[in-house]
Amino acid sequence: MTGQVRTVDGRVAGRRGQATRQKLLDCLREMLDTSPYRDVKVIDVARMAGTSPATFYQYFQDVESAILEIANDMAKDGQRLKALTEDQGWTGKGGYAAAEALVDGFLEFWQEYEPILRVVDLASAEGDKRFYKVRQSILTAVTTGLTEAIEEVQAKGKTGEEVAANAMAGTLVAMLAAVSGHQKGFETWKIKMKDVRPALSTLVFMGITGKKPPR
Amino acid sequence: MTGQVRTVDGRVAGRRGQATRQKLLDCLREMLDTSPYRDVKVIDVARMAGTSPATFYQYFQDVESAILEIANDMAKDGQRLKALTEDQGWTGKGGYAAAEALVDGFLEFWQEYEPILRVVDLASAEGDKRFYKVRQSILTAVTTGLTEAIEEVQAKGKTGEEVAANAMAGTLVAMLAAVSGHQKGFETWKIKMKDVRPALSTLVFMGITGKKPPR
DNA sequence: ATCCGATCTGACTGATCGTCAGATTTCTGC
DNA sequence: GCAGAAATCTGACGATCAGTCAGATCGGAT
Repeated sequence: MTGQVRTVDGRVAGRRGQATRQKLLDCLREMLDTSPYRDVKVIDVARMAGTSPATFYQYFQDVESAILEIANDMAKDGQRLKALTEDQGWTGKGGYAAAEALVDGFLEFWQEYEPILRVVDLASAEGDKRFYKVRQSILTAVTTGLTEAIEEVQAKGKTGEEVAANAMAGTLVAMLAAVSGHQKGFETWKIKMKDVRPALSTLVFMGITGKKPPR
Repeated sequence: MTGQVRTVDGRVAGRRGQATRQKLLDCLREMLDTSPYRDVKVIDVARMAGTSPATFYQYFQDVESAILEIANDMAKDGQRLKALTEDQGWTGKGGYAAAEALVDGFLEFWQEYEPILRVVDLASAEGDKRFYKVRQSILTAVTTGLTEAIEEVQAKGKTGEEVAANAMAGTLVAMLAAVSGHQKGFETWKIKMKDVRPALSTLVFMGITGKKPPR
Protein backbone atom coordinates (compact mmCIF):
# COMPACT_ATOMS: atom_id res chain seq x y z
CA MET A 1 0.00 0.00 0.00
CA THR A 2 2.78 2.38 0.94
CA GLY A 3 4.05 1.43 -2.47
CA GLN A 4 6.65 3.14 -4.54
CA VAL A 5 7.88 6.66 -4.32
CA ARG A 6 6.50 8.62 -7.22
CA THR A 7 7.30 11.94 -8.83
CA VAL A 8 4.64 14.58 -9.21
CA ASP A 9 3.95 13.52 -12.77
CA GLY A 10 3.47 9.94 -11.72
CA ARG A 11 6.75 8.34 -12.68
CA VAL A 12 8.23 5.84 -10.26
CA ALA A 13 11.42 7.24 -8.79
CA GLY A 14 14.61 5.25 -9.12
CA ARG A 15 17.58 5.01 -6.83
CA ARG A 16 19.01 8.43 -7.53
CA GLY A 17 15.63 10.10 -7.44
CA GLN A 18 14.81 8.63 -4.06
CA ALA A 19 18.10 9.84 -2.66
CA THR A 20 17.48 13.36 -3.90
CA ARG A 21 13.97 13.32 -2.58
CA GLN A 22 15.13 12.16 0.83
CA LYS A 23 17.82 14.81 0.92
CA LEU A 24 15.21 17.45 0.21
CA LEU A 25 13.05 16.11 3.04
CA ASP A 26 16.00 16.10 5.43
CA CYS A 27 16.91 19.65 4.55
CA LEU A 28 13.31 20.78 4.87
CA ARG A 29 13.09 19.25 8.31
CA GLU A 30 16.31 20.90 9.39
CA MET A 31 15.01 24.17 8.04
CA LEU A 32 11.81 23.85 10.06
CA ASP A 33 13.88 23.28 13.17
CA THR A 34 15.47 26.68 12.84
CA SER A 35 13.13 28.99 10.92
CA PRO A 36 9.50 29.91 11.30
CA TYR A 37 7.28 27.93 8.98
CA ARG A 38 6.22 30.91 6.92
CA ASP A 39 9.85 31.79 6.24
CA VAL A 40 10.70 28.44 4.70
CA LYS A 41 11.25 29.01 0.99
CA VAL A 42 11.52 26.31 -1.61
CA ILE A 43 14.54 28.07 -2.99
CA ASP A 44 16.34 27.82 0.35
CA VAL A 45 15.55 24.15 0.81
CA ALA A 46 16.75 23.42 -2.69
CA ARG A 47 19.90 25.42 -2.20
CA MET A 48 20.64 23.63 1.07
CA ALA A 49 20.19 20.29 -0.66
CA GLY A 50 22.56 21.39 -3.40
CA THR A 51 19.92 21.25 -6.09
CA SER A 52 17.50 23.55 -7.86
CA PRO A 53 13.92 24.56 -7.06
CA ALA A 54 12.74 22.82 -10.19
CA THR A 55 13.97 19.55 -8.75
CA PHE A 56 11.96 20.13 -5.60
CA TYR A 57 8.81 20.48 -7.66
CA GLN A 58 9.58 17.24 -9.36
CA TYR A 59 9.00 15.39 -6.12
CA PHE A 60 6.55 17.55 -4.22
CA GLN A 61 3.46 19.45 -5.20
CA ASP A 62 4.43 22.24 -2.85
CA VAL A 63 6.17 22.81 0.48
CA GLU A 64 3.15 21.63 2.42
CA SER A 65 2.97 18.32 0.65
CA ALA A 66 6.56 17.74 1.64
CA ILE A 67 5.89 18.64 5.25
CA LEU A 68 2.89 16.34 5.15
CA GLU A 69 5.21 13.52 4.25
CA ILE A 70 7.34 14.20 7.31
CA ALA A 71 4.21 14.53 9.41
CA ASN A 72 2.95 11.16 8.27
CA ASP A 73 6.11 9.48 9.47
CA MET A 74 5.67 11.25 12.76
CA ALA A 75 2.08 10.05 13.02
CA LYS A 76 3.22 6.51 12.51
CA ASP A 77 5.62 6.88 15.40
CA GLY A 78 2.85 8.51 17.42
CA GLN A 79 0.80 5.36 17.49
CA ARG A 80 2.92 4.21 20.40
CA LEU A 81 1.12 6.75 22.59
CA LYS A 82 -2.01 4.68 22.19
CA ALA A 83 -0.40 1.80 24.01
CA LEU A 84 -0.05 3.99 27.09
CA THR A 85 -3.84 4.03 27.52
CA GLU A 86 -4.41 0.32 27.19
CA ASP A 87 -4.53 -2.50 29.70
CA GLN A 88 -3.95 -0.17 32.59
CA GLY A 89 -5.59 -0.51 35.96
CA TRP A 90 -6.28 3.23 36.31
CA THR A 91 -7.20 2.88 39.95
CA GLY A 92 -5.10 3.35 43.03
CA LYS A 93 -1.35 3.87 42.89
CA GLY A 94 -1.01 1.88 39.71
CA GLY A 95 -3.47 4.22 38.07
CA TYR A 96 -1.51 7.26 39.02
CA ALA A 97 1.66 5.68 37.68
CA ALA A 98 -0.17 5.00 34.41
CA ALA A 99 -1.24 8.64 34.28
CA GLU A 100 2.36 9.71 34.80
CA ALA A 101 3.51 7.42 32.02
CA LEU A 102 0.93 8.87 29.65
CA VAL A 103 1.95 12.40 30.54
CA ASP A 104 5.62 11.64 30.03
CA GLY A 105 4.86 9.98 26.73
CA PHE A 106 3.15 13.11 25.49
CA LEU A 107 5.79 15.47 26.76
CA GLU A 108 8.58 13.50 25.13
CA PHE A 109 6.77 13.01 21.87
CA TRP A 110 5.93 16.68 21.55
CA GLN A 111 9.43 17.69 22.44
CA GLU A 112 10.87 15.46 19.76
CA TYR A 113 8.58 16.63 16.98
CA GLU A 114 7.95 20.17 18.12
CA PRO A 115 8.52 22.04 14.85
CA ILE A 116 6.49 19.58 12.81
CA LEU A 117 3.64 19.51 15.26
CA ARG A 118 3.58 23.28 15.22
CA VAL A 119 2.96 23.27 11.49
CA VAL A 120 0.44 20.46 11.77
CA ASP A 121 -1.45 22.38 14.43
CA LEU A 122 -1.53 25.55 12.41
CA ALA A 123 -2.43 23.97 9.11
CA SER A 124 -5.21 21.88 10.59
CA ALA A 125 -6.52 24.85 12.54
CA GLU A 126 -6.71 26.69 9.27
CA GLY A 127 -8.77 23.97 7.71
CA ASP A 128 -6.27 21.92 5.77
CA LYS A 129 -7.86 18.48 5.79
CA ARG A 130 -4.65 16.59 5.05
CA PHE A 131 -3.00 17.95 8.18
CA TYR A 132 -6.15 17.62 10.19
CA LYS A 133 -6.16 13.95 9.38
CA VAL A 134 -2.60 13.52 10.60
CA ARG A 135 -3.42 15.28 13.83
CA GLN A 136 -6.47 13.14 14.30
CA SER A 137 -4.60 9.92 13.66
CA ILE A 138 -2.40 10.69 16.63
CA LEU A 139 -5.00 12.07 18.98
CA THR A 140 -7.93 9.83 18.11
CA ALA A 141 -6.08 6.72 19.11
CA VAL A 142 -5.31 8.14 22.53
CA THR A 143 -8.77 9.61 22.94
CA THR A 144 -10.57 6.37 22.22
CA GLY A 145 -8.23 4.52 24.53
CA LEU A 146 -8.94 6.97 27.33
CA THR A 147 -12.65 6.91 26.58
CA GLU A 148 -12.73 3.19 27.15
CA ALA A 149 -10.78 3.55 30.37
CA ILE A 150 -13.20 6.14 31.67
CA GLU A 151 -16.24 4.13 30.70
CA GLU A 152 -14.82 1.16 32.53
CA VAL A 153 -14.24 3.15 35.70
CA GLN A 154 -17.69 4.71 35.45
CA ALA A 155 -19.32 1.32 35.00
CA LYS A 156 -17.74 0.04 38.20
CA GLY A 157 -18.42 3.15 40.19
CA LYS A 158 -21.96 3.62 38.90
CA THR A 159 -22.28 6.99 40.65
CA GLY A 160 -25.24 7.83 38.52
CA GLU A 161 -24.91 10.84 36.21
CA GLU A 162 -21.36 11.39 35.07
CA VAL A 163 -19.53 13.52 32.61
CA ALA A 164 -19.63 12.07 29.08
CA ALA A 165 -16.63 9.75 28.80
CA ASN A 166 -15.59 10.80 25.30
CA ALA A 167 -15.83 14.50 26.12
CA MET A 168 -13.63 14.01 29.17
CA ALA A 169 -11.16 11.96 27.18
CA GLY A 170 -11.04 14.52 24.39
CA THR A 171 -10.53 17.31 26.87
CA LEU A 172 -7.69 15.51 28.62
CA VAL A 173 -5.99 14.79 25.33
CA ALA A 174 -6.36 18.41 24.21
CA MET A 175 -4.85 19.46 27.53
CA LEU A 176 -1.91 17.10 27.16
CA ALA A 177 -1.27 18.23 23.60
CA ALA A 178 -1.51 21.91 24.53
CA VAL A 179 0.79 21.75 27.51
CA SER A 180 3.24 19.53 25.67
CA GLY A 181 3.35 22.03 22.85
CA HIS A 182 3.99 24.96 25.16
CA GLN A 183 6.77 23.55 27.30
CA LYS A 184 9.02 26.45 26.44
CA GLY A 185 6.23 28.87 27.20
CA PHE A 186 5.83 27.49 30.69
CA GLU A 187 9.50 27.81 31.36
CA THR A 188 9.51 31.39 30.16
CA TRP A 189 6.85 31.88 32.74
CA LYS A 190 8.05 31.22 36.22
CA ILE A 191 6.49 27.76 36.06
CA LYS A 192 8.81 24.74 36.11
CA MET A 193 8.03 21.72 33.98
CA LYS A 194 9.04 19.68 37.01
CA ASP A 195 5.90 21.03 38.68
CA VAL A 196 3.74 20.77 35.60
CA ARG A 197 4.20 17.03 35.25
CA PRO A 198 2.45 16.17 38.55
CA ALA A 199 -0.24 18.75 37.81
CA LEU A 200 -0.98 17.04 34.51
CA SER A 201 -0.82 13.57 36.00
CA THR A 202 -3.17 14.60 38.76
CA LEU A 203 -5.68 16.04 36.33
CA VAL A 204 -5.52 12.97 34.10
CA PHE A 205 -6.02 10.70 37.10
CA MET A 206 -8.88 12.77 38.46
CA GLY A 207 -10.46 13.08 35.03
CA ILE A 208 -10.52 9.34 34.63
CA THR A 209 -11.33 8.18 38.14
CA GLY A 210 -13.05 11.24 39.63
CA LYS A 211 -10.89 10.86 42.70
CA LYS A 212 -7.86 12.54 44.13
CA PRO A 213 -4.70 10.58 43.45
CA PRO A 214 -3.27 8.54 46.35
CA ARG A 215 0.00 9.71 47.86
CA MET B 1 -0.16 57.07 26.56
CA THR B 2 -2.12 55.44 23.75
CA GLY B 3 -1.45 58.76 22.07
CA GLN B 4 -1.96 59.65 18.49
CA VAL B 5 -2.09 57.41 15.52
CA ARG B 6 1.11 57.77 13.57
CA THR B 7 2.25 56.83 10.12
CA VAL B 8 5.29 54.66 9.63
CA ASP B 9 7.46 57.69 9.01
CA GLY B 10 6.30 59.30 12.21
CA ARG B 11 3.75 61.82 11.01
CA VAL B 12 0.60 62.19 13.05
CA ALA B 13 -2.35 60.96 11.04
CA GLY B 14 -5.26 63.30 10.48
CA ARG B 15 -8.93 62.59 10.13
CA ARG B 16 -8.77 61.15 6.64
CA GLY B 17 -5.68 59.12 7.41
CA GLN B 18 -7.24 57.56 10.46
CA ALA B 19 -10.28 56.56 8.49
CA THR B 20 -8.15 54.89 5.83
CA ARG B 21 -6.09 53.14 8.45
CA GLN B 22 -9.17 51.83 10.18
CA LYS B 23 -10.63 50.64 6.91
CA LEU B 24 -7.44 48.71 6.25
CA LEU B 25 -7.63 47.12 9.68
CA ASP B 26 -11.27 46.18 9.16
CA CYS B 27 -10.54 44.61 5.80
CA LEU B 28 -7.56 42.76 7.19
CA ARG B 29 -9.68 41.33 9.94
CA GLU B 30 -12.37 40.28 7.52
CA MET B 31 -9.72 38.68 5.36
CA LEU B 32 -8.38 36.68 8.30
CA ASP B 33 -11.89 35.43 8.98
CA THR B 34 -12.03 33.76 5.61
CA SER B 35 -8.50 32.96 4.44
CA PRO B 36 -5.59 31.16 6.02
CA TYR B 37 -3.09 33.57 7.55
CA ARG B 38 -0.34 32.72 5.11
CA ASP B 39 -2.58 33.52 2.18
CA VAL B 40 -3.33 37.06 3.29
CA LYS B 41 -1.61 39.40 0.84
CA VAL B 42 -1.14 43.10 1.37
CA ILE B 43 -2.29 43.63 -2.17
CA ASP B 44 -5.61 41.93 -1.45
CA VAL B 45 -6.22 43.86 1.74
CA ALA B 46 -5.47 47.10 -0.07
CA ARG B 47 -7.71 46.18 -2.96
CA MET B 48 -10.56 45.29 -0.63
CA ALA B 49 -10.16 48.63 1.10
CA GLY B 50 -10.24 50.37 -2.25
CA THR B 51 -6.73 51.68 -1.95
CA SER B 52 -3.21 50.75 -3.01
CA PRO B 53 -0.51 48.64 -1.33
CA ALA B 54 1.62 51.74 -0.93
CA THR B 55 -1.02 53.22 1.30
CA PHE B 56 -0.98 50.15 3.49
CA TYR B 57 2.73 50.58 4.05
CA GLN B 58 2.15 54.16 5.02
CA TYR B 59 0.34 53.00 8.13
CA PHE B 60 1.86 49.62 8.92
CA GLN B 61 5.38 48.26 8.92
CA ASP B 62 4.08 44.96 7.57
CA VAL B 63 1.08 42.66 7.76
CA GLU B 64 2.06 41.34 11.14
CA SER B 65 2.26 44.76 12.70
CA ALA B 66 -1.26 45.37 11.55
CA ILE B 67 -2.48 42.09 12.97
CA LEU B 68 -0.68 42.93 16.18
CA GLU B 69 -2.78 46.06 16.40
CA ILE B 70 -5.96 44.00 16.16
CA ALA B 71 -4.55 41.53 18.65
CA ASN B 72 -3.85 44.27 21.15
CA ASP B 73 -7.46 45.39 21.06
CA MET B 74 -8.46 41.83 21.64
CA ALA B 75 -6.10 41.52 24.60
CA LYS B 76 -7.67 44.57 26.13
CA ASP B 77 -11.06 42.94 25.85
CA GLY B 78 -9.59 39.73 27.23
CA GLN B 79 -8.87 41.28 30.58
CA ARG B 80 -12.46 40.61 31.49
CA LEU B 81 -11.58 36.93 31.79
CA LYS B 82 -9.45 37.78 34.78
CA ALA B 83 -12.51 38.92 36.69
CA LEU B 84 -13.94 35.42 36.40
CA THR B 85 -11.22 34.10 38.71
CA GLU B 86 -11.55 36.70 41.42
CA ASP B 87 -13.63 36.86 44.55
CA GLN B 88 -15.07 33.44 44.00
CA GLY B 89 -15.77 30.95 46.72
CA TRP B 90 -14.44 27.98 44.69
CA THR B 91 -15.89 25.51 47.17
CA GLY B 92 -19.13 23.60 47.08
CA LYS B 93 -21.85 24.36 44.55
CA GLY B 94 -20.84 27.98 44.25
CA GLY B 95 -17.36 26.87 43.28
CA TYR B 96 -18.65 24.66 40.53
CA ALA B 97 -20.79 27.48 39.20
CA ALA B 98 -17.70 29.69 39.17
CA ALA B 99 -15.82 27.02 37.23
CA GLU B 100 -18.66 26.87 34.73
CA ALA B 101 -18.60 30.64 34.33
CA LEU B 102 -14.86 30.61 33.71
CA VAL B 103 -15.22 27.85 31.13
CA ASP B 104 -18.00 29.69 29.35
CA GLY B 105 -16.00 32.88 29.38
CA PHE B 106 -13.12 31.16 27.64
CA LEU B 107 -15.28 29.37 25.11
CA GLU B 108 -17.06 32.56 24.13
CA PHE B 109 -13.94 34.66 23.99
CA TRP B 110 -12.12 32.15 21.81
CA GLN B 111 -15.10 31.77 19.55
CA GLU B 112 -15.31 35.51 19.03
CA TYR B 113 -11.64 36.02 18.24
CA GLU B 114 -10.83 32.67 16.72
CA PRO B 115 -8.93 33.80 13.60
CA ILE B 116 -6.87 36.36 15.49
CA LEU B 117 -6.03 33.97 18.27
CA ARG B 118 -4.95 31.44 15.71
CA VAL B 119 -2.38 33.86 14.34
CA VAL B 120 -1.31 34.91 17.82
CA ASP B 121 -0.81 31.29 18.78
CA LEU B 122 1.25 30.51 15.74
CA ALA B 123 3.37 33.62 15.81
CA SER B 124 4.17 33.32 19.48
CA ALA B 125 4.88 29.60 19.11
CA GLU B 126 7.39 30.55 16.43
CA GLY B 127 9.12 32.95 18.72
CA ASP B 128 7.70 36.34 17.81
CA LYS B 129 8.01 38.23 21.06
CA ARG B 130 5.39 40.84 20.22
CA PHE B 131 2.70 38.21 19.81
CA TYR B 132 3.98 36.21 22.71
CA LYS B 133 3.43 39.25 24.88
CA VAL B 134 -0.15 39.62 23.73
CA ARG B 135 -0.85 35.98 24.46
CA GLN B 136 0.71 36.31 27.87
CA SER B 137 -1.25 39.42 28.74
CA ILE B 138 -4.44 37.43 28.34
CA LEU B 139 -3.35 34.19 29.92
CA THR B 140 -1.17 35.52 32.72
CA ALA B 141 -4.00 37.44 34.25
CA VAL B 142 -6.16 34.34 34.43
CA THR B 143 -3.30 32.15 35.57
CA THR B 144 -2.33 34.37 38.48
CA GLY B 145 -5.95 34.65 39.48
CA LEU B 146 -6.31 30.89 39.50
CA THR B 147 -3.01 30.45 41.29
CA GLU B 148 -4.26 32.57 44.14
CA ALA B 149 -7.50 30.64 44.28
CA ILE B 150 -5.65 27.35 44.48
CA GLU B 151 -3.25 28.60 47.13
CA GLU B 152 -6.19 29.73 49.18
CA VAL B 153 -7.89 26.36 48.97
CA GLN B 154 -4.64 24.56 49.75
CA ALA B 155 -4.00 26.75 52.79
CA LYS B 156 -7.38 25.87 54.23
CA GLY B 157 -7.16 22.18 53.42
CA LYS B 158 -3.52 21.83 54.52
CA THR B 159 -3.36 18.26 53.25
CA GLY B 160 0.40 18.38 53.29
CA GLU B 161 2.20 17.96 49.98
CA GLU B 162 0.22 19.30 47.10
CA VAL B 163 0.73 20.03 43.45
CA ALA B 164 2.40 23.40 42.86
CA ALA B 165 -0.39 25.96 42.60
CA ASN B 166 1.06 27.91 39.71
CA ALA B 167 1.75 24.77 37.69
CA MET B 168 -1.81 23.59 38.20
CA ALA B 169 -3.18 27.00 37.27
CA GLY B 170 -1.01 27.20 34.17
CA THR B 171 -2.09 23.74 33.12
CA LEU B 172 -5.77 24.52 33.57
CA VAL B 173 -5.44 27.72 31.57
CA ALA B 174 -3.57 25.92 28.79
CA MET B 175 -6.34 23.33 28.76
CA LEU B 176 -9.05 25.97 28.54
CA ALA B 177 -7.25 27.79 25.75
CA ALA B 178 -6.62 24.60 23.81
CA VAL B 179 -10.14 23.27 24.01
CA SER B 180 -11.60 26.70 23.28
CA GLY B 181 -9.42 26.93 20.21
CA HIS B 182 -10.47 23.54 18.92
CA GLN B 183 -14.21 23.77 19.30
CA LYS B 184 -14.72 22.98 15.65
CA GLY B 185 -12.34 20.07 15.94
CA PHE B 186 -14.37 18.51 18.72
CA GLU B 187 -17.53 18.83 16.71
CA THR B 188 -15.91 17.19 13.73
CA TRP B 189 -15.17 14.39 16.09
CA LYS B 190 -18.26 12.74 17.48
CA ILE B 191 -17.85 14.81 20.65
CA LYS B 192 -20.48 17.44 21.43
CA MET B 193 -19.48 20.77 22.93
CA LYS B 194 -22.50 20.34 25.15
CA ASP B 195 -20.64 17.46 26.79
CA VAL B 196 -17.27 19.16 26.75
CA ARG B 197 -18.42 22.08 28.88
CA PRO B 198 -19.13 19.95 31.98
CA ALA B 199 -15.93 17.99 31.39
CA LEU B 200 -13.95 21.22 31.45
CA SER B 201 -15.82 22.60 34.42
CA THR B 202 -15.27 19.40 36.32
CA LEU B 203 -11.55 19.42 35.62
CA VAL B 204 -11.25 23.08 36.61
CA PHE B 205 -13.12 22.44 39.81
CA MET B 206 -11.11 19.35 40.65
CA GLY B 207 -7.86 21.05 39.75
CA ILE B 208 -8.58 23.87 42.16
CA THR B 209 -10.21 22.03 45.02
CA GLY B 210 -8.92 18.50 44.59
CA LYS B 211 -12.43 17.22 45.06
CA LYS B 212 -15.15 15.87 42.86
CA PRO B 213 -17.77 18.53 42.12
CA PRO B 214 -21.06 18.31 44.07
CA ARG B 215 -24.18 17.42 42.17
C1' DA C 1 -9.08 81.35 -5.90
C1' DT C 2 -4.77 80.07 -3.98
C1' DC C 3 -1.75 77.74 -1.08
C1' DC C 4 0.11 74.11 1.85
C1' DG C 5 0.40 70.15 4.28
C1' DA C 6 -1.76 65.64 4.40
C1' DT C 7 -2.68 61.79 1.73
C1' DC C 8 -2.55 58.70 -2.00
C1' DT C 9 -0.65 56.10 -5.96
C1' DG C 10 1.85 54.66 -10.31
C1' DA C 11 5.81 52.74 -11.32
C1' DC C 12 9.78 50.45 -10.13
C1' DT C 13 13.21 46.86 -8.10
C1' DG C 14 13.96 42.59 -6.26
C1' DA C 15 12.56 38.08 -4.60
C1' DT C 16 10.10 33.84 -5.06
C1' DC C 17 6.88 30.74 -7.22
C1' DG C 18 5.92 27.22 -10.34
C1' DT C 19 6.64 25.44 -15.29
C1' DC C 20 8.83 23.57 -19.28
C1' DA C 21 11.90 22.30 -22.75
C1' DG C 22 16.14 20.76 -23.23
C1' DA C 23 20.73 19.34 -21.14
C1' DT C 24 22.96 15.86 -18.33
C1' DT C 25 23.47 11.66 -15.93
C1' DT C 26 22.54 6.85 -15.24
C1' DC C 27 20.95 2.51 -16.78
C1' DT C 28 20.20 -1.29 -20.26
C1' DG C 29 21.05 -4.62 -23.72
C1' DC C 30 24.37 -6.09 -26.59
C1' DG D 1 32.72 -0.67 -23.65
C1' DC D 2 29.15 1.57 -26.22
C1' DA D 3 24.87 3.35 -28.38
C1' DG D 4 20.38 4.33 -27.21
C1' DA D 5 16.76 4.86 -23.83
C1' DA D 6 15.14 6.24 -19.53
C1' DA D 7 15.63 8.89 -15.55
C1' DT D 8 16.98 13.03 -13.57
C1' DC D 9 18.31 17.68 -13.28
C1' DT D 10 18.40 22.63 -14.39
C1' DG D 11 18.49 27.27 -16.71
C1' DA D 12 15.41 30.34 -18.10
C1' DC D 13 11.06 32.26 -18.13
C1' DG D 14 6.33 34.51 -17.05
C1' DA D 15 3.66 35.64 -13.19
C1' DT D 16 2.85 37.40 -8.58
C1' DC D 17 3.78 39.97 -4.61
C1' DA D 18 6.68 42.76 -1.18
C1' DG D 19 8.22 47.05 -0.20
C1' DT D 20 9.98 51.95 -1.76
C1' DC D 21 9.84 56.56 -3.56
C1' DA D 22 8.93 60.61 -6.09
C1' DG D 23 5.46 63.02 -7.57
C1' DA D 24 0.26 63.65 -8.23
C1' DT D 25 -3.98 64.69 -5.84
C1' DC D 26 -6.96 66.17 -2.23
C1' DG D 27 -9.14 69.14 1.20
C1' DG D 28 -9.23 72.67 4.38
C1' DA D 29 -7.56 77.37 5.77
C1' DT D 30 -7.01 82.00 4.36
